[in-house]
Amino acid sequence: MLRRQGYRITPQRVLVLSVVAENGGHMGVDEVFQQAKEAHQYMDLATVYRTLRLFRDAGVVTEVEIGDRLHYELTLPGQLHHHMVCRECMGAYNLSPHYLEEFRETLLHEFGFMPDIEHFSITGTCSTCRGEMGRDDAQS
Amino acid sequence: MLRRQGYRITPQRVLVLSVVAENGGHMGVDEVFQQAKEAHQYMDLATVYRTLRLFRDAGVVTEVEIGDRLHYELTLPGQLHHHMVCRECMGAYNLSPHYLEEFRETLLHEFGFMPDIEHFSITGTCSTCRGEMGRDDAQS
DNA sequence: TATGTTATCGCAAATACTTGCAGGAACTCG
DNA sequence: CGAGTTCCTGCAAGTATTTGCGATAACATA
Repeated sequence: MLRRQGYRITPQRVLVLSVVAENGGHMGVDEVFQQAKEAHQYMDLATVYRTLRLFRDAGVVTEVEIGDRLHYELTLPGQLHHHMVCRECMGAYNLSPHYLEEFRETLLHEFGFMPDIEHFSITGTCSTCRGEMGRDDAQS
Repeated sequence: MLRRQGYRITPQRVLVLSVVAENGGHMGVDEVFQQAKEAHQYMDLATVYRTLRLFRDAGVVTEVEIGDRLHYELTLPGQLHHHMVCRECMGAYNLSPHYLEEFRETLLHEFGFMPDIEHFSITGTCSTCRGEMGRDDAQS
């Protein structure tokens, strides 16, 4: 699949991909790096960054910004989703694309602006943290 | 106004605020730093970062992420707006809060998730760039 | 206005991520 | 299978932003 897009297959790429694939959820870059390093001692952090970005461009993984760190997860076709990231607990909740369709349509028709929904995520406060914290939001 | 929230008024803060206020639109941090430095030679970049973040927390300025850089603009009550940021030209277009109301309501009621709409911005491709570029999106 | 308290500042170091470069590896073609 | 081309990698340096720390300035109180 990568080869078809003109990319070369290297041990580092295979390794990074397998780490992300085996993990299941989304992983921080350093997390990927640590696990990859165990298998291939000369793994470089810059290579991990480059590889993950390449995978993202190739559609193999999805990039999620959690807090201000980049995380990656395997792209599973048929299970596309966006993320709601809680700024209190840094938890990431999946959000079905369905909820964005309408918004996307509006921006496209009203402004000709094509939102990059592939990488969409929205920050806020999750229900758990809203319950625990001094709820300073007081929904009208 | 800042004093009422328990913050101290320092020359640096006055300076940063006046730079942002006089400029009108949103400014990059370094841009603010350069202009502030002209008036107060010992201005430190870290102070500018800290001051702008403090202003953001105090509600005096609004933070906008353009590309991967932070920009700030004066918060004008009654002119609240979000941003659509074009990933091609890095242009930032204003978006009325009206367009987000429905989406916000949905997330709140369906998931109890309170989106942080104060700092909302969405990336994508603006109409100009979509026209110019090889439009690889082919809206269905 | 003098004095104490503590927020704030400037500096330098740290963090997360990116980039330039030169050697080496992957793929291509014969 | 061997040689050439070009992509990738590791290393080190660079960028944007944050943070620890000791010195100083802002504000409150007297």
